[in-house]
Amino acid sequence: MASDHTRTSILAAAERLYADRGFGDVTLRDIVAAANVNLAAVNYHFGSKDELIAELFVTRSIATNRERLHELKMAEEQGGGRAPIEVILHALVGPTLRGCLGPENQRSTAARFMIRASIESVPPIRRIKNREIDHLRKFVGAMRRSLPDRSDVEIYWGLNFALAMAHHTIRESERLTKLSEGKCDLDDVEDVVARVVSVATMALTMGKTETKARALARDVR
Amino acid sequence: MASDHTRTSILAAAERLYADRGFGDVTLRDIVAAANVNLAAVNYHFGSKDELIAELFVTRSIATNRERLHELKMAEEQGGGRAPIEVILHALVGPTLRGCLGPENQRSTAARFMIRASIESVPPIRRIKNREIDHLRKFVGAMRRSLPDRSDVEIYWGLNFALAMAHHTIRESERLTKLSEGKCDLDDVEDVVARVVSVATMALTMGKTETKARALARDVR
DNA sequence: TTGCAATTCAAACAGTTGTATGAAACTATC
DNA sequence: GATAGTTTCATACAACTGTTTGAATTGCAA
Repeated sequence: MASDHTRTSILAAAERLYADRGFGDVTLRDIVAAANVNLAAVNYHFGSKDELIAELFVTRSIATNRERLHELKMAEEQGGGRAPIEVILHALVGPTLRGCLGPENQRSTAARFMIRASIESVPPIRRIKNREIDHLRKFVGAMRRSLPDRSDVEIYWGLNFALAMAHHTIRESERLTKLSEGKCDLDDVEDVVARVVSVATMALTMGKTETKARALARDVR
Repeated sequence: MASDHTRTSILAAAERLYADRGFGDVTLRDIVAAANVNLAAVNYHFGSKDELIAELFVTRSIATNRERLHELKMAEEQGGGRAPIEVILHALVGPTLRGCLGPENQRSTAARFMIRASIESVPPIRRIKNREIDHLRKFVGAMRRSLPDRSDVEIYWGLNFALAMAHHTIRESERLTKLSEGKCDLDDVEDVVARVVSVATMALTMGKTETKARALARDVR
């Protein structure tokens, strides 16, 4: 296998081009030109264009998932097998948000690639995302342990909404900036994380049918 | 202009095909075959493939937006120019959710097309979405009137999260169903709407830095 | 009917795409 | 230094894409 040089250049060039210009208008020829390798190299090393994209995406996904699970594990160990819901949610959405938000010019290629993947959602990537469920189940488990009196349905909805807020904010960050005329500071990543976690926590700790008044009655008790 | 017959068939066939198979693998030739018209008809009547897609999308967008604004206007008139935040949020996310969720087999072609548009997000559609900001500003205005003591930043974040939950739930409805093993009933549309509205309302009425306790202290007063 | 515009049609165009091929160059082993 | 295996390379392929063309057809008004 000599010196992965060609393989590596292709991966780097592809990730950068996809991040910059999207999957739609980057061809294999663009990639091999940027990587200074031969056109046939892509098919030789990766089999096909789709497999190249898939490899890029799984690499980054695995990294993010590992980060998530590490945060989760730490939190549960520290809490004796039961972590506060805020901390679990933080482990769930923190890594992604931290990777994809922040000042544009210092956003990594990897992050920009993942944003693209989230926006354009090309077939090989969608296939992989469908297998992400097992990973989410680990969070469901932790959330159940953290909130033993909440029903499963509420847990699932809370998880869904947490991911919704995180992903949508990444994906539509430009629009939110424009709409708010800069008043929403998406470069302050920790603030964004805190907001998402805070709202998701509320969603999970107050039942959906409870009015504010009823919630008060219970909590004041 | 004779009898729009050709134009209409193309629109109908295109919407159905895109809804069923996505933008990625539907070609003009597929469309004209399904519509029983000549290949050149698309360019004759619409100018280009992208303009056809754009026309499909704006038509449906306008319909949804009109529905939203109608609900909003009703609510504000009834409340003397100031509607409860729950009702405003209901007007914001209700039409879309109602259009795109519900039993699969009775989901309209239009709805399925809009789900595709939300998942695949092809260039001509993205261009149009960027002009949707003016429409959202009307909701910002209503929300400001409804919650005069909330800062603009909080309003924008609340709006962002409400849209996030609605759109993500539509887009990932299959995954949520699978993850929850059917426990989350996405066919019960009004329940979904209520959940989204409820959480968004909480996000908007409780400040992000407020702990639950502090919120209680204020509300109990 | 005649004339004129709008529409339809078959066919071809021009370009791009991902992939395959088979020879050439390289690398490491014996 | 010959050999076997890996990697690179130029090139061609085959298919598909959206779009254009110019002639044929249609529909309507004068």
